[in-house]
Amino acid sequence: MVPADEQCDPTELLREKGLSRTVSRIAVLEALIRAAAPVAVNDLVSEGLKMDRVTIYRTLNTLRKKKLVREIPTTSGTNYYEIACRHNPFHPHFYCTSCRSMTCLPPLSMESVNRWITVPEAFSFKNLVISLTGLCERCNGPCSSRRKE
Amino acid sequence: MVPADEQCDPTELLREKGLSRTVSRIAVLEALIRAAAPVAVNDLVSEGLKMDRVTIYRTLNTLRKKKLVREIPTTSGTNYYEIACRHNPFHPHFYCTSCRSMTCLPPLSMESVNRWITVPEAFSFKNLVISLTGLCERCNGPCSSRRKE
DNA sequence: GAAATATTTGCAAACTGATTGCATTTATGA
DNA sequence: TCATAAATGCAATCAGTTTGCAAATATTTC
Repeated sequence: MVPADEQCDPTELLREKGLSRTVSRIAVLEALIRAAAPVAVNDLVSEGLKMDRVTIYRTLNTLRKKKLVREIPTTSGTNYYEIACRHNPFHPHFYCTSCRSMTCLPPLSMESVNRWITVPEAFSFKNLVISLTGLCERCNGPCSSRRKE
Repeated sequence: MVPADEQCDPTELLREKGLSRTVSRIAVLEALIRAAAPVAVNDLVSEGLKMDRVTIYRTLNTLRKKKLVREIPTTSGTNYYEIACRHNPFHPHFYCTSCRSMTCLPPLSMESVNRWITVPEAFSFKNLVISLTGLCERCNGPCSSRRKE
């Protein structure tokens, strides 16, 4: 997701947000920076993060509250997470309902978004999610045995 | 959601899609047409739908596959459903993370959406979801004891 | 109209993702 | 160094959703 030559530094990100630099937080941030697209907690575990799942959930929640990660819901019930540093601007995602992978789509400027979407005055806006679903390149191909509708 | 004077007719909708007109399907469609915003399965149950939860899930799934209902995910893990007849065009939603209610935002023309969001050629696009989260009017008010961050 | 077949439903159980309680460890501060 | 707070792991729990299967209902065929 974030090009190697302009990565956000986990230590620096945590410092900016006033969070202590624990092993777990740094590990999670590094994994997200490394990832090419949003990942689920299961992905982080199978990718080799040695900490407990619960710690991953708790870590992601604190990072989310501090706006260091974005949380993307899916109809499958699994949430996906991606790094939200300034080198990874807001963008829509494509969720493949067959292989359950997420793909990042080209970024969208917030000005253009605001031009189309209006939040009522009295509401307090926190986050925006734009998700497309369907079949990804692989699963849509002729040689694929699709798993889900 | 759908103004009373231009409602879609459940029986007609089912016929158009080649689905048999079972009691459950009609009841679910009627409930969704009646609803002012997307509802969760729990809402349908407590609203008085007498059928089993499982039947509601199964019914919603067949309706979704036939594009008669839209499924909207939330980070809480609960999916919400709304009627997708032509009198209820596509629109973003606001999800209140405190009271967990959904509000419909003004509709968005698909042309304007397509102008901003591009799906890669090889992908097969099925659905679009645009969700905003935060606190709704009530929960954002000064007299509210907020429940969630 | 009756028998054969397919579809739909309800109930119980299972499954999955996520959260909570609590004791233990680790960090932070006086 | 002691006291306090924060973070972690483990077990248990919870919530939403799905699955298996038998009973009920609808549909088709003769």
